[in-house]
Parts: sequence; structure tokens; C-alpha cells
Amino acid sequence: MGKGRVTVIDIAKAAGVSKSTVSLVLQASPLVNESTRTKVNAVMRELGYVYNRGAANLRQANARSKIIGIVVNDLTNSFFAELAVGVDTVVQSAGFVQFLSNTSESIDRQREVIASMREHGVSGLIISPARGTEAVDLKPLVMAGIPVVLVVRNIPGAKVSSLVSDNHAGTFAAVEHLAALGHSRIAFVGGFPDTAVFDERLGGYRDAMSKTGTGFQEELVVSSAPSRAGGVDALARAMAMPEPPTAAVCFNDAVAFGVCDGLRARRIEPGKDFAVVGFDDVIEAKTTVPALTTISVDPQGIGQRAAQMLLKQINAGKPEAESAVSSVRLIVRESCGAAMNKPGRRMA
Amino acid sequence: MGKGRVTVIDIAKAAGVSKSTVSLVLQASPLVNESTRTKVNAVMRELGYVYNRGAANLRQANARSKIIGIVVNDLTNSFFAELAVGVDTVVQSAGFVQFLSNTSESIDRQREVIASMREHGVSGLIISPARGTEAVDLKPLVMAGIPVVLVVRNIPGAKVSSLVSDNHAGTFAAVEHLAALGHSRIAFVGGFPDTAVFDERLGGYRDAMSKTGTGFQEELVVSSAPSRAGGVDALARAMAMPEPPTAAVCFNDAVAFGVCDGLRARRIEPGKDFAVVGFDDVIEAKTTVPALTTISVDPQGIGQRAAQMLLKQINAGKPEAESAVSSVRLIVRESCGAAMNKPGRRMA
DNA sequence: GTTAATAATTGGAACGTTCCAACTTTGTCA
DNA sequence: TGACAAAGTTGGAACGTTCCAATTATTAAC
Repeated sequence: MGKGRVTVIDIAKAAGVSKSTVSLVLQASPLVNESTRTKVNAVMRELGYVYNRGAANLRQANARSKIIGIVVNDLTNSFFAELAVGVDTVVQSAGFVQFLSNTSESIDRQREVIASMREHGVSGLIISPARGTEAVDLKPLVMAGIPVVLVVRNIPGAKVSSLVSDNHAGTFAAVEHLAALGHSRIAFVGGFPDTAVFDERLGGYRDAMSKTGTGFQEELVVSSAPSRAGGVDALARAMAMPEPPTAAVCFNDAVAFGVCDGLRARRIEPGKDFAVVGFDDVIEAKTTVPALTTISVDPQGIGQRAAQMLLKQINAGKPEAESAVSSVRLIVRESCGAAMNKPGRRMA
Repeated sequence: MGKGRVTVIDIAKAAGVSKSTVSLVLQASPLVNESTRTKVNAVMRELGYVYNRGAANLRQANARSKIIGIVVNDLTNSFFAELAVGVDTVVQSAGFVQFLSNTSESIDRQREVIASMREHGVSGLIISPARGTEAVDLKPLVMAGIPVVLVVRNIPGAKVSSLVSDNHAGTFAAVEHLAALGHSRIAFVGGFPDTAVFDERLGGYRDAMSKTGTGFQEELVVSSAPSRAGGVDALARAMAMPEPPTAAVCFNDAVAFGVCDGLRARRIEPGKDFAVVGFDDVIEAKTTVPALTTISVDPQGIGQRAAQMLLKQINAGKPEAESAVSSVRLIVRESCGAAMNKPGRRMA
């Protein structure tokens, strides 16, 4: 009611016990008598007591707080939103609470939010680093012994855990599938060339193309921003070639959607006259028309797994860096044309 | 380096001053001599000092922490992701940090995360309440004097601030536009009937329809889950009518996308043979094919404005509830057919 | 050269909790 | 009855910071 918040001492007075006893009740200690416990609990409810984690956390300097931080580089991309949801579910059920911040690919912002999280005493951090993040940026965290799990993008040289998806295997499988459908001019579309993820996905594409009859050709790689608009743009450049491609492996689903938009604008029907494969399997992929054939990476699953890795490190005491690769799989839907052309069609 | 974290006292010792002086430096007080300040700052950097907000917050019981909480009911909906980004930008630049949690429409979860945020001493809360939230659920917050701003969904009887978009005006404008294009059988598609937002949007639709020649007809209201899949489903029911509609005002953009999917599956081209209008103007609305005519509500803008309302309350000391309505506007693109049929076309 | 004002610094108390060691009460056993 | 153990309970110290009143060093004014 009044100004001052109600503290453990107020409860103690009202219940006729000592503050220590109240503290024991708070921690569900078996030491306290059942009748005392119920009385204290009743008083707490009555007075509207709220636990002050700040104070508790201050006292137990050994154990850290029950906060875990998650830093993503683009929350408006639904991939990251779903990742955050995945993290939230496991973190929440472990009694932690999540601090989420968005860096919008800004290194400065990223430094700020990480500093802020440290000030609040996070127990651990899940980071999808902004473009251009270097190992030295994470140095203070590992020096302080704060567990960190990098997701989506790894950073060479940083001695922290990481969980990335198997980008190479994903695009490799996509090319193999398209080649099996009879395509030979398969383009690699979208993405910024200066990123590790791009390199890996391009690598899978290159290796698979090299195995085919026509082999890898540099000109079939058309980069762009990793967005829907970027996909529209890249497709325009691809179709302007003397001998345009008949299929595209896209950097991600957003690009793939853009490619479909661009095709339709040219009166080319994706999944019929041209094959499109995405990467990520975002929620919209299965409901859009035509349903997108894509590489499934299960963002929520990655979030959950990353959170589990982090919790393991937190509980282990000393952070033991661990690198994991999340496997991917090809989900065949309509945009690659498989469902329509082939008699023995595979459906997802 | 070692076990114990470095504190203000370590800094004081190393710099040859008192802890009080270090504290003053931390607060950028003008009282401290310039040379002392620089020396202290240097020592802080050298020893890798990190500020302990928990301790600071404990002392200044009057002022609350620099945390604001944001609770959304569905983070995978990009509308809310963008809203969160909007909040983040203004909150961050005011020196606060944001605690984000997702309730997935679960009241229990919502109660948990709000309790957790209180324990961490949030200064204020921005809440997009889960379905079924009642005024009594917010009671403890207003009793504790914690500023709250409700967004998207208002709760009758809760004495807290709110910021909702002008749902009535939005659907009203949509119907008017479609009527002007010559449609008379206009359906209202999607959304759960037991929500305030649904009522408001339906109300705008009903009032506008009453003004037209044919008037409002109950059968043209087809509800469904407010998702893409829901849209597909609702459209199927609408087209099964003896006299199917020729246009649809959709509960939100997700439903509108589903409606477009459903139309295509029936070989009906949205924007040509059938007019579709959405609600929200999510990012994908302008890039999809056909580009979606929709009611723009600018989720990031709402997030920013909500954050400003909240900060105002926090700074004001005593929370003064304030209700605001965010205006909306019709963005005419292709899915309503206006761009193709009319000579004097309006483009957004 | 004294006083007053100003600038800079400081030690101690306080915030709300947990931990520890000590204490009281009750029961058990010889 | 006394010794001992077990079960509950408790006061004080500590965590890292900020605030306050008090102190010292410096400068200004007469």
C-alpha cells in the first residue's frame, strides 16, 4: 500500500518469527516446521510480498542471478523471433528469465546491450552476433567466466560454445535434388558474400555442382541482400543472363519468396516453369502458394538446444566450450516442381 | 581475474581514493576533480570493473531499476516482433534495458512472467495481454504503483494506460474503399469472436456496410483463427455460400495471406477476380504478389509510442493512466484490384 | 592574516536478502 | 537424572552500492 515495499522483516514481524525463518521458507527449506511455513506463507500473501532478487543476488556472490540474456541481430526476421521463443521455453521452465535485445546488426549496439546485461548479472548469454563481430569482442565475457553460446553465426577463435546449422549439407542436398529432377543450370541466389554463413552455403552448392555434368560456374552465383526485396533484385539479374537458369537454390526463405515474386512478375510460375528451393523453413514456407521446398533448420529447436547447452554450462560451473552442428533436412514441397512433374512424388 | 568480482572498493584502493569518490565518478557527478576522474576511470578499465546494478538498485529504494518489461502474447507473429523492436529503440536510448517475454496466449505463463519481472524490480511494463486477461490480473501491479501500458488489446476496468489502434476506423475505411470499387458482397473474414479487437474491427465493418445499399448481413461474417491457416479455412467456408462474396475485409494480414492462398488454389486470382484487404501492414505486405492492400498500423511506431507513454509515467512519479488510440490508414496496393481496374489509380 | 565561501573528498549507515554459528526446545536413551 | 541428538529457530555479519553529514584543501574577500 504505502511507500515502502514490504520486506522479509515485515513478514517476520507480522508472523511472529525471525527474518531468518522467513528466508528459509522462501527457499523451501525442509528445516522449517510445517505449521510455521503455512503461517508465513499466509502472511506473505496477505501483505503482498514480492521477493527482491536484487538483494538476494547480492548476498550470494557465488551463484549468479537467474537471468539469461539473448542477443539477436534482427528480431524482425521471423527466424530469430522463433529462435527466441525456443530459448524462452526451456529457459523459463528451468526457472530463469530471459533478457532479450536486438542489435539490428550494429556492433556498437551489441557492445552496449552485452555490457548492460553484464551489469544486471546475467548467468549466461546466447548470442547471434552482428555482422563483423570478432573474437576480441567476446574476450571480456570469457575472461569473466560467463558462459556464452553463439548461434547461427560462429566466430573463429572465440573460445565459446557454438551451435550452427549444417549449411554445407543443406545446399548440397538442394542441388542434388534439383539435379535429380533434371535441372542443370542451377543458380545460387542471394546473401552477402562477406559472411561465414554465405561461404558455407555456397560451399555446399559448389561441391554438389562440381559433381554434376556441367560443373560449377561462377556466373551462376548471384548475391544480394538476404531479404525478400534482395531476392526480387537478384532474380532480375539472373534472368538477364544470355542463358538464364531454370532453377535456384536460395540463400534463405526470404530470398526464395522474393524470387517467386519476381518470377510471377515475369509470368513464370514457380514450381512449374522454374524450380525454387529456400533455406530455413520459416513458418510461412508451408502455407504459401506454391508451398516452398526448403532446407529445414527448425529455429525453435535451435533455440531450445542452445538454451540447453547454456544451462549445462551454467550448472557445470566452469564453462567448457562445445561446438555443435544442427543437422538440416530437405523438405520437398511444391516450389521445386517435384510434386507436379514426377509420378513417384515425395511429399513432406 | 580470480574468483571475486572487482568492486568499487578495489577500484578505490587501487586508485588511492575512497569508495565514495569512485561512486561519484560512476554517476558522472560534477563534484569530482577532473584529474581524479580520469585516474579512477583508468583504473576501472584496467581492472575490468563491471557495475553491479543489483547493489545500486538495492540502495536507492526510492528510484526503481532501469529495466522495463515487455510481455507479448505471440512473438512468432511478426507484428509483435516489430512492436518489440520499436519499444527497444526508445527504451534503449533512454538508458533502460528491456526484459522481453512471450506468453503464447497462456494466462498462467503471463502471470509467471509478470511475477518474475516484478521480482527483478522492473520500473514499468508494456503488455499485450493474453486472451482472457482480466482487470483483476493487473490489480497487483497498479496497487504497487508500477506503471503499465497495455498495447493492442485493451482491458475494460483496468486502471492503466492503453494504446490501441483505431480498429473501427480501419475496417470502416476498407469497406468504403471496396464499395467505391463496385463491390457489394463484401465478407468479413477471420479472427476469434470473443476478443475486443474482433468486436471493434467487426463494428467498423458493420457500420460501413449498413451505409451501403445491401446493408449488413450476418452470414457474410466468417470467423477463424487469426492465422494464415485460418484464412485458408475461412475462405473455403465463404466460397461455399450460395452467393459467394467478391471481396473480403480480413481480420489481419496473416488471414489475408491465407485468403489469397485459398483463392489461388481455386484458380481465382486475388486482386483481379476477387478483392482482398488486410489489417496490420506487416513487412511482407508490400513485397508479396500481389502486394496487399491493407490497413497500416505501424507496429514499430506503436511500440515506440507505448514506450514513450511508459517512460513519461515512470518519470512523472505517480502513474496517471492515459488512453490513446493510434490512427490507422488505408494503404492501397494491388490485392483489392484498384490498381488494375481503375484509370485514376491510387498507389501507396 | 583571518574569515568565509567553495571545491573536493570521505567514512559510516543503509538497502533486503542469505549464510553461519549459536541457541532453545523437545525427545530419547542409558 | 543427566547426556546427547534432532528439530526448529534466531541474531548478526556480509554482499556492493548510494546517500548523508562531516571533513579537509583551496581560493576569495576584506
